[in-house]
Amino acid sequence: MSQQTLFEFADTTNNCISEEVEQELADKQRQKDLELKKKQEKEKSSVRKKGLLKRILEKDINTEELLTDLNTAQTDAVKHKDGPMLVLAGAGSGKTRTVTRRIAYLIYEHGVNPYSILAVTFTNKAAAEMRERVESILGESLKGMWISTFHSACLRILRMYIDRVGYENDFVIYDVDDTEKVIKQSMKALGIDKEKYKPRAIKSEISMAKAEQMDPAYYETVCEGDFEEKVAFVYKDYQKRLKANNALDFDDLIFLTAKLLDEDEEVLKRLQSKFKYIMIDEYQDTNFAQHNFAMQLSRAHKNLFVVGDDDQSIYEWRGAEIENIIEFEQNFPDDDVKIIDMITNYRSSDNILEVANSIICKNSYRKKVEFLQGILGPGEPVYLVEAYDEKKEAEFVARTVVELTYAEGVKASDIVVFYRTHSQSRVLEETFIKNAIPYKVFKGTSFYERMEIKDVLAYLKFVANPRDSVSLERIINLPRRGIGKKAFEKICIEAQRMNICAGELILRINQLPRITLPKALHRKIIDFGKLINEFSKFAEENTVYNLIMKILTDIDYYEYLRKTFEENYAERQENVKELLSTIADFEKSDALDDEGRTLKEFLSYLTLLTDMDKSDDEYMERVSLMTLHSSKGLEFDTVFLTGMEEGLFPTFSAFDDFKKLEEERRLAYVGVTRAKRQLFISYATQRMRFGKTLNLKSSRFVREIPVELLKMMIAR
DNA sequence: GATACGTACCTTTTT
DNA sequence: GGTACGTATC
Repeated sequence: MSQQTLFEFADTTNNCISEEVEQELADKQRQKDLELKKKQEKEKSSVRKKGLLKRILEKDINTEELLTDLNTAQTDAVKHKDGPMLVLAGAGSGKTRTVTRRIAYLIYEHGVNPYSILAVTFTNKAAAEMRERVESILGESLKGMWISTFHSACLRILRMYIDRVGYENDFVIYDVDDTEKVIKQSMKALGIDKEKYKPRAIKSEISMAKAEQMDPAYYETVCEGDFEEKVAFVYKDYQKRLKANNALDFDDLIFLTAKLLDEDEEVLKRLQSKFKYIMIDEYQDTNFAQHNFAMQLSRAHKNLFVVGDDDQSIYEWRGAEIENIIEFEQNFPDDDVKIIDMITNYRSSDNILEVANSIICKNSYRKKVEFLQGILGPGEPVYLVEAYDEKKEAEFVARTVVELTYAEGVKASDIVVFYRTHSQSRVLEETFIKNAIPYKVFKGTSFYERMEIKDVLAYLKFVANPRDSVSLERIINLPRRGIGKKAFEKICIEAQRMNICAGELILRINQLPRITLPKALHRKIIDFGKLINEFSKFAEENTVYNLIMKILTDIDYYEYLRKTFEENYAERQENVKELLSTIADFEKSDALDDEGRTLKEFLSYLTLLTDMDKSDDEYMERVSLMTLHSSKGLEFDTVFLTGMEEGLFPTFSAFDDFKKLEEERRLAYVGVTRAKRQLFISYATQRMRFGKTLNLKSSRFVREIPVELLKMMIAR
């Protein structure tokens, strides 16, 4: 679209287009700024590095400072240098502080090169926090040090070496949505009835197999029963399809890295000699492949420092193995494994801790014998609230929130409401709206799963990787260009006949001989191919940001949104704009090294990002609503633990399974230990579930708490 | 290819 | 009670 037509649009239609123009004009300036900033940063970091080295050599830094305000257990952990160590860090025991100080201590006191340190966490948020805190202690930007999530660490390793396990280095990552589509394709091709076998169940079984590092061939030999047999077929075909699309799923990132370390001695040696000090956070949540990753990398030097809390293991249902932490020392039969118990809790009042301890002591499979010890004194009583039904419960929460925020001056953002399942948020939300209480629901990965975001990303993905047939299918008729489902099928069949992938057929249709497709379709494909080829060419010389701007304009995406979603198109447009600002941030951030800021890297980065990683300011002055699973690692002044009913929490499905029941109990423990000052535990005697009203009694977890620790209330 | 209705389902989800 | 998906119909 030419400049002129753009301006014409701007004059005659709504202001979104003129904003677009403004953005485009501002963009040139932005790019200049970006280049300037890059230059400055490069200069700065070289100066900084000199400073750091010099200071270390001259012992200009007082390492004793790194030990101030630490208790004995924390000091021991911080000072530890070589050999395996397990730090059992109870809830609120100052784990992050200990880990970050230890990294600083390694560098300053022991002269370890930051380049040799690998620190792994599970969430982007935890990784960012750790990096930030280490950098603030050291006053340096530590670009050479790997502080990242399991997935991004593995991503970086695979980008370098994946060709050694038979893949190509420029792979893309498929998210949950994409992989489910591939599973469905696979089932269809194999003639497996998706009514009888749920694609999601198969996906999760494959996920479990990968967590246990079983490849399709091995899985085939150990699968048992009808369902697993079907999974074995799908697994094999699914991997083939991913490979044909030049794509990996989330689990592959870990699975293939572990496999690489197992099978390629040369790569293993190289990585072992790079990562001389390895730290893993939340070790109770590692699965076999992750555990193996850690063990392999540290096998030569044994400098493996793991932190975790078996009492907070809540992801066994996803393949995490609590044994990894409980039986940690058995991995090192010939070594002295040091174990540190951090049981002093700096977060919660004694009343809250007593409740927490009384819950967790009912579990039998535990590493620790001791319980959390507080330092803050008894504090407020813990309330147990009985409500007639879920509505009354929600009203109680709302009323109390209003009281706390108005009368007691508690900030809304310091209040959280926990529940076992997302479905419970509905009543709470309705009640909060009625009472004009600002709130924010935390839900898995909602933002990047929004349709409009996935549309835009699908264009990018296909441009980056023409073999990505999942993305192709999404965009080929978006906006409508007369290539529907049937037409796409024809294309796929034709491509298969010619032994190429659909993307290649589309992009190279002019050079392909003997193609037999209907004339009209042929024409349309040529047009579409031209469009994509133009994008690819553009991508080579422009930033991702500009590429998206071009795509949005060329396909007239905002117009498409307006036509398709009359009521809420503005919101969807907002989402796209938010994506654009994320990209702008990405381009100037140091999330990746300089060379890695390509389209593919950007896509990987986005795929590995979740809603939870978005900036905090969105949650300012709002009450948080989230599942107990999402709560791990967080803390709040006031906690409402709702829906504590037998059958809901613990869920019915855990009743007959000892291990599951203990995991549920740990979940309750995690919830309680999030509270700093005030804790309200509540249950309803009656609750609507699946359209039926159930009569429920309070959760066994509640009844296990000695009555004298609770102040009973009835919510009317 | 869009719409309208019927029916099956219904944990938790760091990436 | 709500939804998400599949099929019947135009």
